[in-house]
Amino acid sequence: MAAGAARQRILDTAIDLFYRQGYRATGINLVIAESGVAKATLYEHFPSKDDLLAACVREMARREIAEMRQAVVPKTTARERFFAPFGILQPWFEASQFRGCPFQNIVAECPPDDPRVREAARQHRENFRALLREVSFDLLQEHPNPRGLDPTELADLYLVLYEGAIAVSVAYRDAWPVRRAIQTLEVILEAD
Amino acid sequence: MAAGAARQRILDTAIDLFYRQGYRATGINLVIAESGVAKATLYEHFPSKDDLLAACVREMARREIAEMRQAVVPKTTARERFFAPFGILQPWFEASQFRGCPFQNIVAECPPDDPRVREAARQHRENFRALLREVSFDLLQEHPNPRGLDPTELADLYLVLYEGAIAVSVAYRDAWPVRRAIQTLEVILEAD
DNA sequence: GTCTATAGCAGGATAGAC
DNA sequence: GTCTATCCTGCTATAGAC
Repeated sequence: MAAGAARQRILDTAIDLFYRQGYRATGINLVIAESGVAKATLYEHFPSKDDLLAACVREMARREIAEMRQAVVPKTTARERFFAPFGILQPWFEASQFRGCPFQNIVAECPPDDPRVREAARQHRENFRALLREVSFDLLQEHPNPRGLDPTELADLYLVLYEGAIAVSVAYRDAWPVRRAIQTLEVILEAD
Repeated sequence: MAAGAARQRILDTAIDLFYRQGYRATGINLVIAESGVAKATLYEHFPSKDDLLAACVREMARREIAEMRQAVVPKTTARERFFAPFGILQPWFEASQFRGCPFQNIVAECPPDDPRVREAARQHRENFRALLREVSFDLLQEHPNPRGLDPTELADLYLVLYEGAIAVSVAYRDAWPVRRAIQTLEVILEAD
């Protein structure tokens, strides 16, 4: 096996299992079995299960912000870029069977809280918020809105609607909250 | 101890511990120690830890919808009733140290999912949605809004904003998302 | 690096004395 | 009903042979 490949396989497997089954419900032995590495190899890369979790959360954050930017950048108009983040929700819901936001789930399960997990989750949400500020700024510059909503306010409202859409979609196992969130943003933005 | 008192003590303790520490992270022995009952007594009332969890979720749903109605009913104007549900968030955040929605947290932790837990959570959310429809209906009757938003749409949007406000407040350990959600509803409702 | 064995511990659940 | 002792299982983590 190539150098570093074992580490990647472990991370991929753990991210998948921790998300689908939960962190505490997933035994380290299952991670070992599914990733096909030896127990000693895993403990060489990650001295403890908590260390593995921390590495997983960081890797998840790295991937998700990359995916988000990839969805936004190619779009041509400011309006398309603005609504692009919603585009990744539908396919993700279907693929994940509505398991919800991985970061929220992980944080919910770690109350004495390894600070590394909380910090990675916080960092990721800040990155997302920054991206929302960018698309909000661009959109408001092109189409100034009569209510005088500034980009920061719009981005924060966006974030609330986005996270709410995820949470309620999980509860109902249906994507109608996403459509409702998008519709709300449209109403807020429409000139009056 | 009075009949049924032991059961209540166990439920109170378990609800508290499961919420603060998580379900899997909380040992049954801790529930026993904290509630001050004997192990046999607990297993008499709740044959397994999963049974105890199911009972907890049902009890939590019962209490929360009661609290919600209690916040809504005394208000005099339709507008006050409409915004009343947000009133319980701030004190709750402070008391719970932003641990988030109990139902979401529990569901996130139970992936093979005891159907009882999912069902109780679903039921509770339906009850909340029904309450939101009531206050939305009343408000729109008093102040018809020019966009022709119907009560069901308004209630669904409300739900998305409400859950989003909780989720983001947890992430930031601050209640600004609640204010943002309220402000959004005000904008949506304002005549134009 | 892999495989196997095992230490060490905690949790869920049961049984028996009172 | 309470209290204590205990079984069993599964987990994290380590050690040793190869």
